[in-house]
Amino acid sequence: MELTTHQETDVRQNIINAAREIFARYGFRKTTMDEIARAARKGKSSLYHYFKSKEEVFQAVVEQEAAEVKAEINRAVAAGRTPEEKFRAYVLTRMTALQRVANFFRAFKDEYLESYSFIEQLRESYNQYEIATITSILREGMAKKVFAVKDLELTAYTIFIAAKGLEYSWALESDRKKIETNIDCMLDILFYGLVRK
Amino acid sequence: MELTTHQETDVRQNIINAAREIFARYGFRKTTMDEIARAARKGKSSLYHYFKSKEEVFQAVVEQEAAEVKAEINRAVAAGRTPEEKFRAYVLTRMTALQRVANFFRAFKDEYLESYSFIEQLRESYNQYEIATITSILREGMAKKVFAVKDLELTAYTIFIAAKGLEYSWALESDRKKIETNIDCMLDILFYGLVRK
DNA sequence: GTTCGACCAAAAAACTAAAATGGTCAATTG
DNA sequence: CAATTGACCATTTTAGTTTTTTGGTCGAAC
Repeated sequence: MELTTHQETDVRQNIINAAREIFARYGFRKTTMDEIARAARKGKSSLYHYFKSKEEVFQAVVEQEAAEVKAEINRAVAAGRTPEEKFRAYVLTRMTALQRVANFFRAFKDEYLESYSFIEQLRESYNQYEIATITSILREGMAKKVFAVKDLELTAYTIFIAAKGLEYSWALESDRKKIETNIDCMLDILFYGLVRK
Repeated sequence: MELTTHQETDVRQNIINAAREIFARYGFRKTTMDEIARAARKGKSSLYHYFKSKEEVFQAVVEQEAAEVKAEINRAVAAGRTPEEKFRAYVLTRMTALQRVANFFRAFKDEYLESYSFIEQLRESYNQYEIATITSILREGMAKKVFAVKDLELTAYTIFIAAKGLEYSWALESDRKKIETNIDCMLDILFYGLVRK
């Protein structure tokens, strides 16, 4: 009854696994379909039975990776009891997970500028997930009368933008202790503001 | 008694003006000393009487531009009456000034990755100025019992990092009204926090 | 003190030929 | 029919070479 056999998903997954390693090491451009095929112990032509193109292989790799990061973040956020805890879990998990992934795919630093349109789309889709996550935390905080937010969408968007800025700056910093201190400082401002009560 | 004559500073300034236009249009790498010289109605060799190297010409251009931006920001901040007003003035002026400069030097988007070490130094020096400005506003807010901040340095640094993130995201957005709305939303969070009082 | 033409080593651009690569397809296998 | 692959091709990338341009120097001239 299923459209894809066990065999087929198996081989597909095998190709994705092989591709992930090679993409991670060499980036998108320098990775060849032949290399992936060899690593997956298949002929190059066989790859085209499972994927339309090189882009599609890459897309599958990234989507799988993104799904794992999302799951990790969702788990951490769900474990938080209060909205404040959820927020802290979100920021911290997001930061470390993204750093881990970025480190794994470090080859992509070199071709950061050669932004392919399909990568841009993947990024945009991930951004939407992030904003949705923040919005959801904020909404719960509102419902529990912990947060007071005027414009939910705008606030979520603003926090998202700021978080992206932090990501860039902390990508270099490897001292985990320092990062946590910074995050706590930021969360303190975020929760309670600068103005004296 | 002066080391440099009026004549000399005149020619120097003339070269800087010519160089600014060309650097702005073509970026650092694609600008040649010969072009600059022609624009300044001088022989190429003459430039080396006033500047040691191409880098030094560029440095002079950037330093002058940075001085103007700093002056503009300082003026706007000084005009603010309360610490809140000063902060708003700082963020808004900084954002628009930097956007204007970035737009003028749009050719540099292409060679953004080819980060020359001397550009990195200029950037670092400007960052120090920014952190100092934020720190000064925060300190005044503390003195006036308007702001309550635990760690001045860390808070200033965190705000600075977040501001950089915003800069990147808003560089594309040209709708001034939208930017102001965003800034006000961010300042609202910054001042009063998310947590209900 | 200024200006600049002649000059040079080094870097960049232009050009070319050879190799590699993404993708197709018909044939083969099980 | 699902899966696999070797032969093949148009296009791109790479490597190697030559030519041009460029940043910078120097000494002469004003």
